[in-house]
Amino acid sequence: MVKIRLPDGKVLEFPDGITAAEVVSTIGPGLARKTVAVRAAGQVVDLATRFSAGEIALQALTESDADALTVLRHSCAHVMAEAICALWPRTKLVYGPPVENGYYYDIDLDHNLTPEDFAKIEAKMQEIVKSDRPFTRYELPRSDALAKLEREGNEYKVDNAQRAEGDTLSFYVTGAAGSGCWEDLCRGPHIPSTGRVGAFKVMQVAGAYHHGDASRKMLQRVYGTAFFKKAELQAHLTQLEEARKRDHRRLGPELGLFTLDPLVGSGLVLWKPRGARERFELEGLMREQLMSRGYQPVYTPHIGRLDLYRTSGHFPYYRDAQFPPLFETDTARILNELWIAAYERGDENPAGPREMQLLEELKAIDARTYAVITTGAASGNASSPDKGEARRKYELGPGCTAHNQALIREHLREADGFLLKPMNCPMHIRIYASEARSYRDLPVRLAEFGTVYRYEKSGEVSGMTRVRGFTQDDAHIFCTQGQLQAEIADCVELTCNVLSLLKLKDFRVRVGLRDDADKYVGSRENWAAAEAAIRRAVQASGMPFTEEPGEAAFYGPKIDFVVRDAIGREWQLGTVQADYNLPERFDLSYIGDDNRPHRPVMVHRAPFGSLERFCAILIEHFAGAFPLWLAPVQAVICTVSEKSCEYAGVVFEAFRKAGLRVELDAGGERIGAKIRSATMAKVPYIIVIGEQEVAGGSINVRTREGKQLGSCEPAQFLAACALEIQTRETPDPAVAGQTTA
RNA sequence: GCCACCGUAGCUCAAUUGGCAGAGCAGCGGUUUUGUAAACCGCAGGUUGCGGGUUCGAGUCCCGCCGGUGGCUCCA
Repeated sequence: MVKIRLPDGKVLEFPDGITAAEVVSTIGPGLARKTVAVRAAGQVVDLATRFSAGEIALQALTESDADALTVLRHSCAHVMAEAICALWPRTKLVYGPPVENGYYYDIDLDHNLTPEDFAKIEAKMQEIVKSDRPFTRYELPRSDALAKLEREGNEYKVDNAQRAEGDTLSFYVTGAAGSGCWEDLCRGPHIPSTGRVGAFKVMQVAGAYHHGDASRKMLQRVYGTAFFKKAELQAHLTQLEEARKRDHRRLGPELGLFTLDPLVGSGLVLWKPRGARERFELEGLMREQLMSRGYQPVYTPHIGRLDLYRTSGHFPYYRDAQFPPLFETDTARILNELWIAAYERGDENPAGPREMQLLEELKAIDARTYAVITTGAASGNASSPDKGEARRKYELGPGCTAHNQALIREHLREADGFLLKPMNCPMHIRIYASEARSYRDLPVRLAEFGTVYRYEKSGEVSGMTRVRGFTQDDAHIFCTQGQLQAEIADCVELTCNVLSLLKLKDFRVRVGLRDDADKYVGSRENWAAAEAAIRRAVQASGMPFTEEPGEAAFYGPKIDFVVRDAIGREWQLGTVQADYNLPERFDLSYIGDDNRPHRPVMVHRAPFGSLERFCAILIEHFAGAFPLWLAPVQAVICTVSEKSCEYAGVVFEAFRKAGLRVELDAGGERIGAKIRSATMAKVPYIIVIGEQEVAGGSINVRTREGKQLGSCEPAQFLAACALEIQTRETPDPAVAGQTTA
């Protein structure tokens, strides 16, 4: 006997070996028709699953269930894989899971699939769906399954099987068992038959490394999506189309906000006047917040000595992601290369050919420095005589990394290279270090809209969300251990404040912690303290968050605010990071109330993150229709005919003097055309001035949403705008979007 | 950086098998003096991303670069 407990609490009894499908039919034929899988004892399983003995909680998953859609998509991945295998029999299948908006299947195939192939694949898939073949599961003992896969000669499936857990492995035949139909190693579950796939589409193909490992073979990842109903697919495609219209890369240039110019360089943003205005207003908002929270503005240069970033650790750690350093002399260039080579060889190894080659180069261009470095002869500069016992020469044996690096840095004091600044923190740290600090001065909060440059990989650069030069709304807080948590909490609050002011609600909070990778610097104790402070601060905020090991910065844990763009990609915006390590690396201190030096702790934080990225997200968030206070152009005055031009000019001047960002359209177009172009430019207020307004000394106001607010006196309008701007009134774009649609 | 795809006027897109580079919008000039999402007429706009090659002939085929897009990898 099997007892089946239904969601409503009812318990039904069945003989052993009853299938889920039979149970569901007992409940009702209508339900049976709509059910594609069941959740039994918390696990989603096939309708063909048999139950025996005990009591099982069972829930039918119908087409409206999110989990059912996932099952469908997984099944559709099989249908697509079969279609591809039928068309290109050389195809080796790798891995085909459902994902958020559909599914993909990784394949290894020498023919590159192109969008033209998609139609062929879809036609074949349609045949498979039409034939309405059942998904039939069978299981083999692990060793038999492995032997079968080895025989079939697909090394990827063998690899999958080896990684799978359990004593038995399951296969799914798209057809009856033993029918010779297409089959795949698969954990399941699946829908009952291919005919249940109501609508599908092959979306795109992209490269993907096997196991995500860049050193392994690049596979083809074919993306598709599937739904139970055609209308749902159509709605999904329409939504994608709408999202593409909101894409900042399309709207930004269209609305004249920014431009990306290959002549200037990939990933380098040119902010045009309208985009710059948006940024200017955001910076204003942030400045107000910072001033009221005790931050002090600072300014630092865009370039700094390489040694600054050797000290911070950014230069060695992120070397590949930085613009190459600039050198005044070849000696400095070669010494820097030697420093890198010493760093890379590590303590275990003796000097390699790279170091020998660099020493030879040094010898050729600067015999004096070469001699000093290789023989340890007096260099004439600061090497202190009391340490003179140790030989001050470049060591070729193992175990000398620190010694060699220190030696080279000493020589680089004469003429070091410069690095385009990849981070603001080292500069802010040197401002902190420029004077003696008392515990009474702490926290010291140094803020700057600091532009940084990072050499992002060519395939990574994208619009304004991933660029090679960007401005952080950066600040660094230097505080005592005891102040740390409150400072982090204030940063979290500040970030939430600005996000909520902008009605940016759709974000998630990620707490990035360290894992066991060796990229992290500093002691375990300090990491534990920093992680505890971060965790407590975010818990205190009451926001939901996820903890993600491996997501920390190399110097400390962090809280990231992550949003999605119009096409569903996630981007980190705001960030708050606790850091015990840079103060140590730069030997920072303050004098405590015990009159002894203490080490401060740092908080790195940027509520917007990058202004480029933040503005990109805002463009998409508002679909280019910015609230009045952010709008590059707040009002356009449109004349009905030449007869009203003079008066319109007077109103225009008055508005401009009042500080409104206003434009005058007194051209020869008709009023309808002027309204259309102002509407498409997403200008919040459109002012119509014709002979009536001239006669009445009034204006007529219309919104970009098409609402006619009627006529009023110019002063009335100005006062209303002033209030709306001053309070930074920000309508929820989700609601605004509905009225414009 | 890797894999794939794409690149025609400022924008959106045409151009049969390799056979005279074209349209709409935007721009400019004129006519119209207009009342809430597109008046009319005209003009101009191009080394088809760049550089090679094949061919009698290349926007179209081949090679190399540059740029963009979608993923992968990375993201202080």
